[in-house]
Amino acid sequence: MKAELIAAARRFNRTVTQRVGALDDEYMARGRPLAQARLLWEIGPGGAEVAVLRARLGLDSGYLSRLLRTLEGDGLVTVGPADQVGGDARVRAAVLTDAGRAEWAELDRRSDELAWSILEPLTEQRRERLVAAMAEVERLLIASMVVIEPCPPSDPRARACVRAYARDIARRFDDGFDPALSNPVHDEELVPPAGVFLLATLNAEPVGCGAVKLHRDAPAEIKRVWVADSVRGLGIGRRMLDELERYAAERGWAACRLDTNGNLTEAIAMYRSAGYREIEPYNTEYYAHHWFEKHLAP
Amino acid sequence: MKAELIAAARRFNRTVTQRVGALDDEYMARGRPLAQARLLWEIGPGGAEVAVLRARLGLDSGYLSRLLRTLEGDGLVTVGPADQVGGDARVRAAVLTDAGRAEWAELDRRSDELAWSILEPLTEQRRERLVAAMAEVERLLIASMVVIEPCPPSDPRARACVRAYARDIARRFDDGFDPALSNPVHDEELVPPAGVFLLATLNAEPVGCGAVKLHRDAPAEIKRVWVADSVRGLGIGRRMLDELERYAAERGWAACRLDTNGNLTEAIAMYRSAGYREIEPYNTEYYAHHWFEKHLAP
DNA sequence: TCATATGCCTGACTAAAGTCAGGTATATGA
DNA sequence: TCATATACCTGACTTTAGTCAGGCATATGA
Repeated sequence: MKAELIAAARRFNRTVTQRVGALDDEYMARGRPLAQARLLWEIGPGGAEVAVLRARLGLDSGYLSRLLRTLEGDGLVTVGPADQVGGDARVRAAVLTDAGRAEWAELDRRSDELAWSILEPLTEQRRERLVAAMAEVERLLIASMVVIEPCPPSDPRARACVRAYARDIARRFDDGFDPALSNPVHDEELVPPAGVFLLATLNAEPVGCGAVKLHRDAPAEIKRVWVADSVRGLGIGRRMLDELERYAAERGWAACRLDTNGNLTEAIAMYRSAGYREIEPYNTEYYAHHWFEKHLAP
Repeated sequence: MKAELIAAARRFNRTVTQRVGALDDEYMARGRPLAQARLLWEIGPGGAEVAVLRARLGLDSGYLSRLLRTLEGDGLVTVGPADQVGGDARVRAAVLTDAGRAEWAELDRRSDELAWSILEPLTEQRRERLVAAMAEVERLLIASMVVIEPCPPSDPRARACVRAYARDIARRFDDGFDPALSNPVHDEELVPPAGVFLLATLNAEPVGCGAVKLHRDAPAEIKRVWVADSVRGLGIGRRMLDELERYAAERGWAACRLDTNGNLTEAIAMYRSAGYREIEPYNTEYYAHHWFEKHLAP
């Protein structure tokens, strides 16, 4: 069974990434070296900071610099100080010139053309089936590309997730969310050995989080499970929950508990389907309506 | 609508070919230059003729030769005369040494590993959805990669298709197929301006054919529509039919006719759905049970 | 049997991709 | 304010990829 799944995924990889990928590169290149074309594309009509380009394209700093000089030499790009809010004068940004914008538009047009050349030979029915299957593959691949790892709660990406989490629940709770009324969670409680904060990332971008407090002489407590809208419905929340439970179980805890607000119906459904059973309140959390517990397999 | 389809295909291309493709290459390379790794892989445990490798990998003859020398130098491959039936002493074949076979097995193992690393993070349900969607995408992409082009009927690829066609119908007809009993079709009739032979190819491999005779003062006549098993169910037969009709219509013919055997039920269904109507016999073909005609839009 | 084509090879070359060691200007924390 | 880090840059380099012309041995059709 597993072997069959693997074989199918390999066939897919071979057909799609090799053949379609090669086509893609050829269309993009337009006589120009591929690296230059990709860079031009990535800068885009809105421009981009050099560091961002480096990260997105995974290039060596020197190499990228040289590529930018070449595009500048061809009059397609200008590189200047990035006018960002903070105002770090070391940071520089690349911006397309008029000629560069024209070139970018041409790449965009050709990308459309390539996509259409794939769909065009098919009947309308098959086109729609293909696009639907492509969307499914894409979503599920994205799901599988999400990485869940421990992260200090003080990390800016962790902070961003917790802020997004607070915003989300403020929107969903009947009476908003005032952190002062809620039981506080301190960073130290989410740092080993007291507990852990897990961050879910997609291509290094934070897209979810979750934490567990390992209370002495009490069940572990799950906190702050949150998943970004962009990756909802892909099972990331469930994976996060599993990872948190695993963390607690591996360290000897026999049960996990959590509290939740009655408005978070999908979350409650997820907890139930993950094996959580409703219990009597074990704390006095102002915003909680339900308390759950799950016994962990040893 | 079209724009939406294109946008979806582009998102797919970006996510899949770029990210998964890059992963794929990295896994395959193993410190070795990618071209060498790919070549080693393509030679495979059974060995391969040099010309076949050149065609499959799309490499320059000199470049391939050099790559083979490098692999030979590393003790992974030996290149010698190909022991083929015909015995063309110019043809040479590459064979893996024991070390090469070990390396190949390692690549195979890593390919499995990579495929599994994509599936592993998902729940079993999502894994199966992903694999199903991958298979659908793959099949439909293959369908869209099939190219239909005119080809002289004397071309070896055309001959191979016609032979496969004869084998197929011999298997399906109640009383086999004896070409001597069937109305003959001569090459000259399938060469412009008397008619045309169209060949369907997938990555330069022949996978289907079809022909049309442009009779003077009579409807055009469709002959030898055949599609290889490997690409059946992808609408290639229907596309072939469309192309043949278009060829006739563009040259002024107002109708197409064809005859067919009663056992070829899918073909008959296709003709009907393509707008063909059954007519009285217009010839004395020994193997024909049904005769069809379609009026072409001008 | 001889001109021509084919399959594979080598040598000589170029372009593209990528790496590494500094260097300069700016930011940042003690 | 000073050591250290960061963002980007330049110069010098290597490796990989790919092309082209020509050569040798073998096949093939007239």
